[in-house]
Amino acid sequence: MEADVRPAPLPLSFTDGVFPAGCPSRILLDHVTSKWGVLILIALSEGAQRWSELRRRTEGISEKMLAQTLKTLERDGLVSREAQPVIPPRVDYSLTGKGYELSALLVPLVAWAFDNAEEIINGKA
Amino acid sequence: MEADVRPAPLPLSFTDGVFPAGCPSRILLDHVTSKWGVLILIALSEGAQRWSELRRRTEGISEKMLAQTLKTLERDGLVSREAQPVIPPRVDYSLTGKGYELSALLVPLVAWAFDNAEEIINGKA
DNA sequence: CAGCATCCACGATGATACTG
DNA sequence: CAGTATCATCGTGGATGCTG
Repeated sequence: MEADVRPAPLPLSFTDGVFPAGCPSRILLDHVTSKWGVLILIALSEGAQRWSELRRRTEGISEKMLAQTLKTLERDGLVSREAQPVIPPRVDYSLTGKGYELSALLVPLVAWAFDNAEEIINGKA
Repeated sequence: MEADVRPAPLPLSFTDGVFPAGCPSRILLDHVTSKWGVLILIALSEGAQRWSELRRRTEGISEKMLAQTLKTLERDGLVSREAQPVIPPRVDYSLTGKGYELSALLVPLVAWAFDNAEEIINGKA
């Protein structure tokens, strides 16, 4: 009874191996699709946010993981960090141009997951 | 010198926490964005394939991970498994309707990663 | 060919405490 | 507030060997 529609193959030209193991794409993909990476990128797609704001919104993340994930994304040039030399400290994070491009692709995916999760993970009602 | 363009916020309505921890979306997202999940889904987006074919194309995957990932995706109703009672055994995997929907969103993301990986991960030439 | 069962290692992640 | 340092652990994932 499973739906099994399989329209025309998608246009893809890089899928032959699916990628070479250890190629840059794999690394980038791992950063981006990491457990917390997706969530942070999505959160930031709504605009710049402070550390504490991100921590609160990304429910369940530890400080360590937040710091680590942000650093990775920053090194990848997807997120930009802006620290203000005030006391108490204030640091804002935002998407770079690249990060924004990426989030534009990530958002529909996450939205789909959000819409279908209930049915898929729980009852198939 | 980093590009720092930040156009209008993307339309998103579910991002307030970013999701509740432990909600179905998180689980589904973890399955889909898992290290091998993405790659398998992408590989299958080009059409049904046999176990051995998937194993070969998804370079670097172990049998254990292939089996495990396929099972998860099958339980989630994204991949369908068709075993033929012949000797030697032949099993084909393909995307379900849901799986195809998903892969349609995944492909642009992966393509983007593929196109930008070199620059992002390696030299920023 | 297409798996499953086991054992094992290490890295990812969490909890806690401390600091500029 | 925005982190960093340290430690304990938990699970992911690899290697191997066996089977229908």
